[in-house]
Amino acid sequence: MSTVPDKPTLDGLEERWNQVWQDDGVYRFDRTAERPEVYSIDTPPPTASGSLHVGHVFSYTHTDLIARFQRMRGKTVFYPLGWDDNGLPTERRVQNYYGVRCDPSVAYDASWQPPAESGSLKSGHRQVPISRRRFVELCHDLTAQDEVAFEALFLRLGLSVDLTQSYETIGDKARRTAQRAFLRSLARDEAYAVEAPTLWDVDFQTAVAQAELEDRDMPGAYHRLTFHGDPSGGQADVQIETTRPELLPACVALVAHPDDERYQPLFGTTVTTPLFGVRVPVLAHRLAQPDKGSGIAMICTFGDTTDVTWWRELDLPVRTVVGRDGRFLADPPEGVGAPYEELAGKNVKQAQKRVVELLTESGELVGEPRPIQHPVKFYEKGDRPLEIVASRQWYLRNGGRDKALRDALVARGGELTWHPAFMRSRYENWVEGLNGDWLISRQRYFGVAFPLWYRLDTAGEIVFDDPLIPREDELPIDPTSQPPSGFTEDQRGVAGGFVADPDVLDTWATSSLTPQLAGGWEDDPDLFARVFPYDLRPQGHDIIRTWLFSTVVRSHLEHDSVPWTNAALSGWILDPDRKKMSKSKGNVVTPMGMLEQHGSDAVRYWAAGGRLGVDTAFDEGQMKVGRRLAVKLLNASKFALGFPEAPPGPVTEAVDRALLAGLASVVEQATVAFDRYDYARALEVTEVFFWSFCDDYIELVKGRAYSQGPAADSANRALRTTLDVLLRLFAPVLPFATEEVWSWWREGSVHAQPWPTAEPVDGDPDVLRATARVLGEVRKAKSAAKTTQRTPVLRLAVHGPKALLAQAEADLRNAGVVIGELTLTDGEHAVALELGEAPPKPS
RNA sequence: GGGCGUAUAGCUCAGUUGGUUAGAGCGCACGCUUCACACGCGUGAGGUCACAGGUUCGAGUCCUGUUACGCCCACCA
Repeated sequence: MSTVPDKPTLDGLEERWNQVWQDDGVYRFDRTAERPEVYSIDTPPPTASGSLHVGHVFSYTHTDLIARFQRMRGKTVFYPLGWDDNGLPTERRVQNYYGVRCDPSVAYDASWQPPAESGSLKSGHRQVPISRRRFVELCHDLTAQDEVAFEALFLRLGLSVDLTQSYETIGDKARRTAQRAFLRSLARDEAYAVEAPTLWDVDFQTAVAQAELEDRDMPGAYHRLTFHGDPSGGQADVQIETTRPELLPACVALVAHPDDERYQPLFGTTVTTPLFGVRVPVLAHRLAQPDKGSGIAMICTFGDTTDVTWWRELDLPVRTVVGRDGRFLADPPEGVGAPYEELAGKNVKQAQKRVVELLTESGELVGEPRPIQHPVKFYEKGDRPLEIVASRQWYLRNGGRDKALRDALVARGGELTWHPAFMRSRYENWVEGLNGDWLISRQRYFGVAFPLWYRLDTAGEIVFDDPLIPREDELPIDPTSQPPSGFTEDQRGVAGGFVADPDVLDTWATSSLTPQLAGGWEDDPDLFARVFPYDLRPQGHDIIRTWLFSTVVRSHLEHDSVPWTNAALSGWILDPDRKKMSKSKGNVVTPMGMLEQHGSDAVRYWAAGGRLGVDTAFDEGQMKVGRRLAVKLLNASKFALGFPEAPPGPVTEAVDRALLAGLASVVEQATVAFDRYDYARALEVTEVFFWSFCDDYIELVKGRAYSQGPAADSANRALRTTLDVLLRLFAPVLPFATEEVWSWWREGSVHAQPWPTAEPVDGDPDVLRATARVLGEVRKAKSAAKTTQRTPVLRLAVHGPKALLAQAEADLRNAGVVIGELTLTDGEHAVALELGEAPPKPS
């Protein structure tokens, strides 16, 4: 316990109290607690891609508000901090930061060091090829740096995380967990591999999943092309429209709607493609839209996902022209004509340009291309449109091909309590719209490897049907550097030997296991039993389809359970133009700078005003208000504690009891709101009460509090009781200011105190309300007379609730500086007064 | 095209199950060095609750429709 400072300040509170909290382990999880006493949080591991933005501060504060409330409610809070250091963002950041790229053909060189000037590479600078192993090491190095910065920010913000429960998504533990979960799904036939057309990013050169797609509106053009009818049969030419004329050599058929009378005569016949002279069938399919283009489309392998559907359902051959690097293959598909060689090696854009030139020369392009804007599928992190290439990939069943499973997963969503409730429909929307299983393999380097090898037959061909699978106790394994049991390393890649599965798991295939990772699934069953299923998953609503859904999938498959009982979805930060705050703008205001400028409590106050699910404006004004509140709390506390503590005894005065009755009501409302995860409402009712406490109650009782005797003691007790409760009510939002004040007069940490309870008080809040109203009228009169509030009132006549006001007469007289007659009369609220001379200004 | 959400003061937002004259903060205006606080205090001005119907004694609140904005989803030739 220390004393009340003469000049309280917020400066330096963050560092001081963080140190104490860490030293004392205030937020340490008590792992002797049984499940019912635990409140466990499946925290979002931030992507350690180096960029922190105000959105992190916003949503992580929301989680912390809930964590602190639950802790004060008596729960042992399991609040780990995770790091998502897995995946493409890390790879890309390493490439840009160090100016390198991973080239698996390069030999490992442990002594290779990145250029000294790293981090400031000009665009166009050539990236140095380095070995996969060195590349992965750099990924670890850089994420370690980033994690230091994140941790510093989160502590500064006042998150009550338990740093002893940290986890990551790429270390041995994470790899073991992810590989184990995969192998179990494999054993249950939930995971399977298949060769199929797959959405493919040509820059990252990896397959991507449905959940990672986004549409972007892109310029394009309809090209009208002439397909030639069979001259021997006397058929006319057919015109189709396409936005991708470069895929003409990949054309395998034309398709029109079965009811389309214009094309019915052609069904079953063949036509010849322009330029390349390939005979393709004309077929009917219900997905062809008569009102689109000319009503008849060309099917290519593969221009879009509709092509894939047609190709599959109409049982068509494959003519592949676009390679995995996004360039046209060197050799044309069988039967494709000579002009193809002009396309070989070109990228899609270049090929399109050339094909259009050739079509123009041959006269097979009808009219000018018609420019349009149309949606094009992109990988959400990608820069060029996705292509579709056939490849062998691993999938995890997620209901995309199985109605029963899909229904079961929708039902899991119904088991969750969503905050806000309407977010549930986004989940259902997504699950019900799935059109395929979850593609979990990625052709990348930095990630969790598939724990599999394949045999090579005597001819050296890979036998995919019967993968070599490690035992769980061997995990984690790196199949690219470890041989399967029963083999030796020198059998790698030789006939009769083995090869590793070269792929890594989708980053979501690891992130979807955060409950298992943080809770020590299988590694620490005792811990897992105390935290799983979790109480809360906080996250952004933009990743319902990815993180939230995939976590539900894994938990359903592995544990036959929901992973948590509550899902809290934070909104986004909007810049003042009401747009989602852009990265560039977000980086202008750095989170740390923001915390330093306004103070952590102030920033938390702003965040606490943003209700769950509601997009919220970035508003420095609110931070200033928050800072004002924190400062006010320090000063009001200094006042309340400025008198020697009265001996224990009753609160006798009506105004004081009115205050305590109002306080009890506030406690009840705040508790109800917090229990509903409505921290903003809890803050609001507390704040309104606090300002009235300062502006009305303190002003009213000030004179009495300075005096001596039973009435003074009553005020003293009321002040201290109210302060004690207010500090606890504010503690989740303003952890630093409340802890500071708590330390002036109480033992221990305010954050380890029980949440206040609304004990019944024999008092009438209307006494305070009515009195404050009269006091306001007096102030108004003085303000209108443009005189100081110290100006005495010679006579004051009050109409109002006399019985109530009479109980506060002395305080009213004192606070209003009424030196003459004071009369109270029942009736409509009205005040008449006569002002005296303004006192001389103090020198 | 389908789903979800939002629309209240210049700005940011409250408004619980329909109930007097719609609230707060910021900003603005006018004052006040009042002994907790100038990182302060007081007072005030400011609203056709997006629009049009409907239910009701009574609608910001419920119903229907419309508009605008945002987000999610959709087979994108």
